[in-house]
Amino acid sequence: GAVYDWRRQVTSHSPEYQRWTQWIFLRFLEAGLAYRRNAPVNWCPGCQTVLANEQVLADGTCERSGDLVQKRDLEQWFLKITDYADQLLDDLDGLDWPERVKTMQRNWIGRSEGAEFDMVVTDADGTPRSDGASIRVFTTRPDTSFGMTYAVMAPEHPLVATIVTDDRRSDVEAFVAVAAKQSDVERMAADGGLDKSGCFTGAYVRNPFTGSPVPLYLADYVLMGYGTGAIMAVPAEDQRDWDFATVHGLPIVRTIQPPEGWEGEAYTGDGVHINSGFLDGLGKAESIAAAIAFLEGEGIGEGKVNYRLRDWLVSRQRFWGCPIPVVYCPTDGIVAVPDDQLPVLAPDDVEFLPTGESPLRHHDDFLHTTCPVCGGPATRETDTMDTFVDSSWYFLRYCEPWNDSAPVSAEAAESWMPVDQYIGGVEHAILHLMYARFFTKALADLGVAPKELREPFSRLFTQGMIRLGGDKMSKSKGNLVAPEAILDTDGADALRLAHLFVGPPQDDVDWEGVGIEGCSRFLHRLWRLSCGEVGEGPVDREPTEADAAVDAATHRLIARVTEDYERWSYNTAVAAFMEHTNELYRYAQAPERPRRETLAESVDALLLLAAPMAPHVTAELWERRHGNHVHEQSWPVADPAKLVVDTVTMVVQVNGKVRDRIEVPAGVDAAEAERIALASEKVQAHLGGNPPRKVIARPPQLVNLVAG
RNA sequence: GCCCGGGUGGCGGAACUGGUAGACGCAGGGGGCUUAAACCCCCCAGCCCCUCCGGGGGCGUGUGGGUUCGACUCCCACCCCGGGCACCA
Repeated sequence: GAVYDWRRQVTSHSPEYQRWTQWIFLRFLEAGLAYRRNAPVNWCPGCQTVLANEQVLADGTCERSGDLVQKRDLEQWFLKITDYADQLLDDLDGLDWPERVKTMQRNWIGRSEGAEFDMVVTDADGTPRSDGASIRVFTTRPDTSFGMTYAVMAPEHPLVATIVTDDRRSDVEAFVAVAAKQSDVERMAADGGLDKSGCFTGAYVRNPFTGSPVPLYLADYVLMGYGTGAIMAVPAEDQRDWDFATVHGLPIVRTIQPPEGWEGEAYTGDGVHINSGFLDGLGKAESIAAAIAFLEGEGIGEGKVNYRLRDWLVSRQRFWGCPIPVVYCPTDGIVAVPDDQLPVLAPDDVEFLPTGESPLRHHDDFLHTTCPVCGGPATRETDTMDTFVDSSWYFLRYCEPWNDSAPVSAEAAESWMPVDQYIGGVEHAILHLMYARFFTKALADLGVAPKELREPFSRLFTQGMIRLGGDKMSKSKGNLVAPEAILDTDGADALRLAHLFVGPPQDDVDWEGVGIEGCSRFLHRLWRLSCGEVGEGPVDREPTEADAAVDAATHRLIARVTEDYERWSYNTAVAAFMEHTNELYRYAQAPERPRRETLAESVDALLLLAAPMAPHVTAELWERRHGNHVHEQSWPVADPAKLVVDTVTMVVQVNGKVRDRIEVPAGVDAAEAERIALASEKVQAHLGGNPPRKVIARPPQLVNLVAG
């Protein structure tokens, strides 16, 4: 019952689509947004391929296979998403997206402002090394530099071998070897605790603020992948440094006066600087600015912004996926496949055995080619692209899938984009939704998409997942319930209604909670009602009070369901259908029989309102009743006059407890409401015959009497 | 540890702005229809207690406090569940 415009069907593995995915890759390559580099990458032993950071879960496992991800040094292709870190962060503010998703993206991008500067490597008495070695550090707190009592490098830091002193070399090498063997997960298992392992290098660095040397350590709490892979350590104002200093017996010097009564260890808050030379007396913000100005003045550093976000590793050692359209030539190096030779298609006679290398590497006809530049023998790139590349621009292709001279024309993209309402699961919060935003911005800047198109999806709704036995139901997990059997027994409409009725669409639900029976019964009742199979049949007459009541209920239904649709509250809309159907059943079966016109109008309203949710049944019933198509009718509109009620059930409370319910005219005033409330015997019994001390009247719904 | 969600009957959930807690449905109980069963139709139903069988009373939205005439809803503290981030300098 879903409706699609099949002219706009897009198939991401088709030659047509791959042509444009590769074309975009080449534009990225030209613009420096795609590059190849050797780097430690995530390797999934189960999938036998590398993964992007975004595809590794918090526990270090693969989001697809669940295997523990390993680190490998490999030459791979990356997309330079970090060029867009600031835009990706700032433009979140203008999006009508769930805060949760925006927060996740902000955390993932992880922007932090600070400073980077060089420190000269020295010996213990502060004499610089003859090779002039220095190390660069990043800090968000340059204002605390006077409190630096030591410095730390990551064990993988490239300068470790050159700065280590001879007497420390064997210890350092042993420490580095242990760190190298540990996976990231093992390395983090210490969980920020006190057992901070480290190793002195024998070298010192000169603190440019004090001019004094401080010892240089290796420690695995400093990561090569963030900042410069080296830090200045200020134990007094950083808890990790505090822990390390405590374990290794290093001095701690406070440079910010903690507040009165401070009993904690490292103090990271704001305060007056002490022991800090030219920063003494200043607060945090002004000290940071002054410290950066000092570094710039000395010519040894500057203000710097760092991100947690890494470039997107897009190479995959898989057969499926779009081939990366480059050729390696012994003379010309990395050469782009010319546009007019796209798409580069994978052959289909390939051995799929997972060897850890792309299957395409073992296909000689594919592998061996000629260089587009010199015409000499060359080999093709055999890795393919992450399938998330395909999904990063498909929405642009929807705008104009028949375009054969570009992925999309600016005109078509201008006309359709951005997507007004996007719907997907939260599991894409920092995968697809981040990649698609990056692609949109990059393609706009490259002139492929309109320049003004900064964001692909204006509004986002994150629907919940269907779980089965605790796990999310998904294609890759294979724990699916096939709908065919339900289509045979209950029908597509009952299945659709059951999904809508089970709860709010943003919530996860367990499949066990999806009850088809109630929805199936409801549709059968709607059927019998619409076909006149309930009661003795209608009669013609002037409207009675009972008829008018049903008429009013019909209009209340229209108003209520219309509002429910607008606020995405489909479960309550279905409940309203059921409630109204139950009421019409009683009406149709009453001894005085229903009024023909009243019943017909009410059933019609029900069919029109339910049509989007139960398209097949309502279409059939509507055609039987009217001979035309329910989906071509206009939406019913509630008559405001019929929404006005004459009487209301007024609740009377004594001391906040409900003691009586009385029918009162809707327009009753406070004085009259109070009089009616006090006239109630039940209320009088609870007041014990005494007058109330206080009366709160909220006519017409409620009167609360406070006993004396 | 930090940041988001969430916790309501046996179950899924409703209560939209502080004003009748538990709509609607499932499962359950009673009655009708039927030779019988299923289907279908009607009714009951938060928990506990009392009842002269008309009804009456108390308790109740994770826990403990608070604000208010009145709290599922607002505030404070805590517990539990789910998710995200996490030695990011």
